[in-house]
Amino acid sequence: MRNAVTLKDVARETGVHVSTVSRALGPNAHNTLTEQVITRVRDAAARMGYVPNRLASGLRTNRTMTVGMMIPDITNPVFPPMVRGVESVLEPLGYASIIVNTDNLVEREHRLADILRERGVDGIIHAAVLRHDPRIDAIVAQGTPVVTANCSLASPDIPAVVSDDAHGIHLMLHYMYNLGHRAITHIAGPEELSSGQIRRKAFIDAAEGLGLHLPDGAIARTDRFDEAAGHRAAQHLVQAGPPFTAILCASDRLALGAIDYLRSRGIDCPAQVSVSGFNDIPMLDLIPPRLTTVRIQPFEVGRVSAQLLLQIMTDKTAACPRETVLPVSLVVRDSVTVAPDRPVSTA
Amino acid sequence: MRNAVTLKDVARETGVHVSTVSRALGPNAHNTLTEQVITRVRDAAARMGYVPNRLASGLRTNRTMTVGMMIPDITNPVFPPMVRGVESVLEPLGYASIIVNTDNLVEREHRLADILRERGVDGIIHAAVLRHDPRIDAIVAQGTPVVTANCSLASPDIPAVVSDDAHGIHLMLHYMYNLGHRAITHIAGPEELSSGQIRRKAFIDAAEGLGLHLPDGAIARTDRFDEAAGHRAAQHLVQAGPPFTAILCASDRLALGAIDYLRSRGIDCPAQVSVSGFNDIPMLDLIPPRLTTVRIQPFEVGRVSAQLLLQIMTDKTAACPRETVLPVSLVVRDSVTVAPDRPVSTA
DNA sequence: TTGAAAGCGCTAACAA
DNA sequence: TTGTTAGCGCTTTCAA
Repeated sequence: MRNAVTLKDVARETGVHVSTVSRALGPNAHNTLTEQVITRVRDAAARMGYVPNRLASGLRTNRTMTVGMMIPDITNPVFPPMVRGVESVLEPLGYASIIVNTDNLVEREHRLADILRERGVDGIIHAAVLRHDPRIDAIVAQGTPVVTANCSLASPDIPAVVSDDAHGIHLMLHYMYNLGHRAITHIAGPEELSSGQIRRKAFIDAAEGLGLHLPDGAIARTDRFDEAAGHRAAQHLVQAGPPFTAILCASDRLALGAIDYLRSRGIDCPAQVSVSGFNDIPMLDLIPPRLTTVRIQPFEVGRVSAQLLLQIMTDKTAACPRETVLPVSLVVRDSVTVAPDRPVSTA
Repeated sequence: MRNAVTLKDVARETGVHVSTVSRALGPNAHNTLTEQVITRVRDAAARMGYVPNRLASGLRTNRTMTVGMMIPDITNPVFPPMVRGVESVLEPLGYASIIVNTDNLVEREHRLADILRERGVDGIIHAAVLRHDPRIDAIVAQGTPVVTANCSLASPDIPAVVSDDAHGIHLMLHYMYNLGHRAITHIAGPEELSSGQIRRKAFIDAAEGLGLHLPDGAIARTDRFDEAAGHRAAQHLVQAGPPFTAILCASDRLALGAIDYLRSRGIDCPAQVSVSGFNDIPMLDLIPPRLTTVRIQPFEVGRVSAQLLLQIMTDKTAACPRETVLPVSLVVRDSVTVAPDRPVSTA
């Protein structure tokens, strides 16, 4: 922005007033200006390489044409497609996105929320919410539209776009059940993330619906959605849990970690224990045993979130669905198969 | 930014002038203000939830504390770590990053460059350059610092942070040679990307250095760095190329695609043909045959680029290395093995 | 040590 | 249909 061309420069060049230039360059120039002036100004602007200064216009109008996106970690393969989904609707309209990674750390989240506030973002797509988050409530109260993507807040009034986690778990558990599994365990994600909590509850509900008994220790909780946590949880299940023939995992990476642990113990998946994932991250079909999982649509989650946000940003009074649920589907591959005769147990 | 607290509000609350508040909140308040005033103002600001308006300060100072990052596609697993590397140095200093995906499309790149310019970013980290790009030269000429990451421009004067591609290719070719391979082919990346071009040239140089003859058709070019392109290129090599015992690929995804084609033709990797990758993207060690590849350090590339950019942004006169080359290393896994007796050939 | 005042580039009443 | 004017929130020179 050193020696940028400003409205004033274009005005001087064309011999009209700055405000006339401003109008001529605006979208509804034709309501108020001569065709002749419009073309003259626009030509000059183009020729001179004029680029509007959004800082200045934003300061004046309170619209920065910039949105914030808070995600846990762009390194997690679920999020890049979401980012592109958001971009697919916002970018053609001239919006830019500031992306921040919270690492699911509250302090970081607060700092980053301020970074976004300082820049006066027109709205925030929040894919990293902890279930309870007063800071976000404050931002909303302050007037900035927020949509949560891939997760939802405990507090209502904030639109959420989520995948049908409960249905995904339901599908998977029934699939396992129909293959003869009766002793099914669960590796759950972090409880402070809505996906972790919802998937765990859905597992319990679906098990109940099938009349399946869940003994103590059938559910192993984790503090992260990654391979290491899956590894530890599987170890815990094998060493301290009930006998089982299948593990339904709350995410693909948990499943990968679990399978890795089982292999290290000489337990074969799927011959001895079936293991399922959730999300269907890329390349999964290349890794043996090819993971049977639940496919979510991260790009769609991003796209729909952005559309919703756009709607609220454009017309704050617009009614907006509290929760938009996107469908999921069962992806049958190799890691879940018919139940073996004897479960794996501690003994 | 609806009802945000401003300097004026804090001034009214504390009974001092706005400029005093501005000074009290600034970094070198102690040079000029009473300790008493400083604490009184800072307390009030904190209590009232004051957040500085960067639009206003940026308009005034020409510093937005925001940088732009142009990458081809965040969905490509090489880039998320790079983004985090950049973030690791810039975010603690209060910078935000606007990330845009060019998809290697010139028109998109121009549009997105404007999106960044409009927002007055203090600098740009460009990881998506085509070799020749007048638009970028224009941005640099205009006074915005630019650093290219993971790629370099044909035009000089713009600092580049790159991996030691040539050495990586060299390492891999020698490794293959030492395993007895003499008929080695290459699947090259897009020529308009520096990594594609450099790796291809390095292959030719290294082959020459070993006294290896490269017959016509030993190098298959692609237009993208993805599996589909690798698949097609391998097909071309098998159907129209010279006999060979190994394929050195310019990227992991090209290699994955190539192996997939070979498998479809009943050609086993590595028993019949050795195949190598480049980059060492995540999860590669889980996919059989585990790819022997060259590891680059995307996080480091991002980190160093950001440090360089910071340096130029802070002091434009600072001398800055034209090219920073980061080391690579050979990752030996299973996809490259001793050369078989007879090469794969068209017949 | 603090206050006053100007101005960054833009938009939007209001006037003409 | 075009020009004038004020002001968004902040920094910074100048004056006191």
